[in-house]
Amino acid sequence: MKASDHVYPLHRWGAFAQLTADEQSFIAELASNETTRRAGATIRSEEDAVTGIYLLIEGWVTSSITLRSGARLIQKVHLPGDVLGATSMVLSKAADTLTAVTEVTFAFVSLERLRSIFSERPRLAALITFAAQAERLAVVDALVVKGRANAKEQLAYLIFDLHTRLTFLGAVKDDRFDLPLTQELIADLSGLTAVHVNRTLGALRADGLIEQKGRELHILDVDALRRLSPMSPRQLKYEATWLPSPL
Amino acid sequence: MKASDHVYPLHRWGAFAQLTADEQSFIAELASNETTRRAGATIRSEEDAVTGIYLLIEGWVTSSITLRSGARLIQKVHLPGDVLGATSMVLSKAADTLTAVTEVTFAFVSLERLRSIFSERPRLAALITFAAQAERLAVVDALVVKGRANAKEQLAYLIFDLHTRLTFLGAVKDDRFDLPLTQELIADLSGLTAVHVNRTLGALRADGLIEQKGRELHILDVDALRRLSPMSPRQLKYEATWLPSPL
DNA sequence: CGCGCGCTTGACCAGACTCAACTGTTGTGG
DNA sequence: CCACAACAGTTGAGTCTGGTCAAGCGCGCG
Repeated sequence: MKASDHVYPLHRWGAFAQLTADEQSFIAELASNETTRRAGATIRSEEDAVTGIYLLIEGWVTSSITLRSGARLIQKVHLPGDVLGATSMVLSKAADTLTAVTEVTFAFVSLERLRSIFSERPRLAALITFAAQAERLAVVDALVVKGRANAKEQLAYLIFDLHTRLTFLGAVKDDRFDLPLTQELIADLSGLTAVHVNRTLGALRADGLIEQKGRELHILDVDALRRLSPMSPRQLKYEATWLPSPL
Repeated sequence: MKASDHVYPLHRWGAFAQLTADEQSFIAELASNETTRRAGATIRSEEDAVTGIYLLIEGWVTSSITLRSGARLIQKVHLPGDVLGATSMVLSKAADTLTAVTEVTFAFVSLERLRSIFSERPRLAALITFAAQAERLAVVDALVVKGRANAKEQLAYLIFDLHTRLTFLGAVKDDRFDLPLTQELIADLSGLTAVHVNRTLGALRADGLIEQKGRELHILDVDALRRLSPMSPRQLKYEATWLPSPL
């Protein structure tokens, strides 16, 4: 498959406002500087110098953080359309390690380039801030779930979240989607152990909520999963009227 | 004490760049619209319509989220200088409940006012985005600690974090500071139960790491606490050279 | 003075972790 | 094309951290 077969999805930018044709082509141009990496590759490590951010065009990427003890937690799995590495823009050394789960295609945007957006395109700058807040909210929700829900509820939430996000990308058919995460990755993502993830997924299967065939995950009872999940994904506000007007 | 005795601390805005005198007075003007609430008061509830954000001038405020089950988690305790309720700007109904822990003074900033900042003051807009990323990073760190550290390590991290943030405000003397949080609030903040917080704080006391007299917390062995804490607070990058230049 | 809230403690329970062994699948080099 | 290594998933037994329930204590405040 040629790189040009991938298109950077704009749904994360367009969630809050209708993008003008000019804005769309501006962002498309930002994402034109494509790079491809194979599954398992490290895109950027913790402690690496921060020189810019990344736009994920195709594939799944984990953003993980390692504690002094060596324990690791995956802060989030990124899907196409996501902005990667943005939190580290306030640091001189990156906070998180970006690792390709599948083969991935992404574009690099330098900090200088970002600067020009703030000076020249206030509306896009506001959208970037919005996206940052939306991401922050997602982390807060994950924290609340981690702090106050049991393993089964946590995994229900995780599956429900992926289902929602993948639906935006058109990657869900009949409540089935490809799940390229191993149980070990799911463990690092949920803060559980791989063994317990295995048992808990088994319990969800036994309850008739999900079914797995190879890498495909099939949600058999979306409503029951939603009821089990301790919270629902947020409904982002569409078309914030107070945004700066397009140039 | 008159409201005018309080000054909105600028350290959160000035963390990334030297503020010009003009910018300082602009922000001071933003914070001029003061309101005071007594301890225990709710400043804004989850589900309330979002009309703006808040600048915390004096006192401690919790930002909590309630799950469908009724369980509650405090996402963060805000200290003077913090921007409150910013995540909710991407929603039509607030995500979190803001509750005064002590008597508090804060200023309200409408969304319209925020809009004008993006159009007219790109440098401040960039600083707002930076602050949002710094906050996001703090939540990510909390998530990693919650996911991969035990109760003692979590509380060590929490105490260490408060120590660091209060030091910026000049509220720490000889590693002693006023801690207006009850053990129940600490439980909601750490995702533990109040009983277990009680025992774990007791263990930290028994280990000679901390000492408590009434509401005053005294860190006896800062180094040992730092070693116990699974990660250190982030060193934010000072003076990002790529910021838009002042107007 | 007494009420209420926050702190403390004990006994017991359970959800999640650890360690370890085994199975099944994939992919790879001889 | 087979043998085998490497990895992902599964299962069992035992342990332990943290939760639950319940009772008592102490202090500040009205």
